[in-house]
Amino acid sequence: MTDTPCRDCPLRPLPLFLTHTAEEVELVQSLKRREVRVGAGETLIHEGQTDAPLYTLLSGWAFRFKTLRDGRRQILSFLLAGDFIGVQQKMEDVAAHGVDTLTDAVLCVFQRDALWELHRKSPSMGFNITWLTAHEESLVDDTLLSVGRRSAEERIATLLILLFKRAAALQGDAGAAGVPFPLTQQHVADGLGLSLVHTNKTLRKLEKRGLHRIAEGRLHMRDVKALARLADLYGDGRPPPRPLV
Amino acid sequence: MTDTPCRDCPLRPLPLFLTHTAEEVELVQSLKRREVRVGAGETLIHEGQTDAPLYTLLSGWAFRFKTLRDGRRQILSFLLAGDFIGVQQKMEDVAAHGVDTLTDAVLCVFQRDALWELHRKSPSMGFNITWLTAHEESLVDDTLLSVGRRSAEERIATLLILLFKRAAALQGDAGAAGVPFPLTQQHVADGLGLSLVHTNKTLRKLEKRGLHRIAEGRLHMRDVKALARLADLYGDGRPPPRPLV
DNA sequence: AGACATCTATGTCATATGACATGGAGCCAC
DNA sequence: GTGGCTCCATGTCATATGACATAGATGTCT
Repeated sequence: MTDTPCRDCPLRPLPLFLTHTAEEVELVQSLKRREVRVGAGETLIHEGQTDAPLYTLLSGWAFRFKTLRDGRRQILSFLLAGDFIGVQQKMEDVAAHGVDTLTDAVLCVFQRDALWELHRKSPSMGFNITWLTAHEESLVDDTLLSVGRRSAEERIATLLILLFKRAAALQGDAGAAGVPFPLTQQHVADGLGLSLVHTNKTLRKLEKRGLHRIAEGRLHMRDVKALARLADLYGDGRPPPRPLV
Repeated sequence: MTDTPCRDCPLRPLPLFLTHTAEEVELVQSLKRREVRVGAGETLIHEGQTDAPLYTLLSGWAFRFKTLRDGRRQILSFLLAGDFIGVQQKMEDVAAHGVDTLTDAVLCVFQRDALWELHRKSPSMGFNITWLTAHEESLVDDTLLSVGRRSAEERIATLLILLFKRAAALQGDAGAAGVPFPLTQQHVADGLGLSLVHTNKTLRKLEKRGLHRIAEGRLHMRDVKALARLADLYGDGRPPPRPLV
């Protein structure tokens, strides 16, 4: 099977993504080396790896994480289709965090100097990279607020809402029929700074109260109002239109 | 008193900062509107403010934060001289977090479209913006690991080491005579997701064990080895040379 | 069909951390 | 120099969350 050209990338038509000029798309195309498919639960970038490549996640889910020597793990953010992977690694050149897949995934691999070439050849694409990096940081900011200051119930409500909105935006609908939810409870725990057991109990409590339902790898919202009240989120939580590189 | 020209910026000679070409410095100069001085404990950017300006912190300390409606506050990161402020705000245009000063501070104010102009007129400066944004995110990643997975003692050890290294790098020495430490215990608590009281008790415990000392607004390291063991940090924690815009 | 993983679920008990109360030191305003 | 701040300190008690143990459900490999 041959790689799909950027111009025909299935993500571009989604309302979630801004449209780019033909020149911009061609530039991205010229820096793309190949596509790779990886299975679920694989490590894409090892913590401490040097000179990791630059990716765009074409389909599937992944997450960034850090671990302490004794094995405690913190998930920093979840990655969905359209997310750009590896900017941080390019900066300090020892990778400060790892990246694992949650599902089977397809990724575009870029050549090593793509980050610089994007800036050099197209200021607008350079700006887009900055945009994506800043946006990614704001996701981490949100999580830090959760982990630092929200109760377990509130953290879980927040995570469910935010992931739900991101996944729904990629489907291009409101998620009435639910969205994929490939996280295990261990991932939820590691993303929210909770123990596995407490995560389980809290999830069950919310589910019993009829706020949501997770079954067969899908997440359904049952009472968004109640979840949003717990989460105390600003705005509608819907992800803003974003560039796609 | 008149503003200092960028070329004579007192920060540039420090080994912490990379040197830039004369053209790059001139470009920054051309986008700079003025300098402002603000007192300690002032709000620079309000949470939810629209169209906040872009700053570089010339001297003094500040911090970025988010709050929940009931007043719980999480400090996202601390800002020191040379830090660039406001990239995130420029992206989603409602500011997702506030910025307060910890000390009297001096800031360069840039014109509203400076972010774009930097990218447009100089790919290398555009790249530098991306670098700074990615670096800032990696600081938040570190904090998230702390807050999510480290004990109170470990969190405090980590914070002390990292702030110490940053402050020492700005002095251009190893901090043998200590570094300024303008945080109150409330700031430490809000930065680490702890309560004020528990922060106090943990700080006292570490200080009594002879690991550090905070007095008269200065932080002294007494036993870096022991602190580093608690923190379980990778690398030497010394901040990498960075661009200055 | 059994052995073995992984994930979810739930009960009991332990503890790190939070909540509340109080006091003292320093500083500033009149 | 008295009142009123803010910040630091410390004791007592409460509780959200963690640790440990166990079991069922499901999938996979042989």
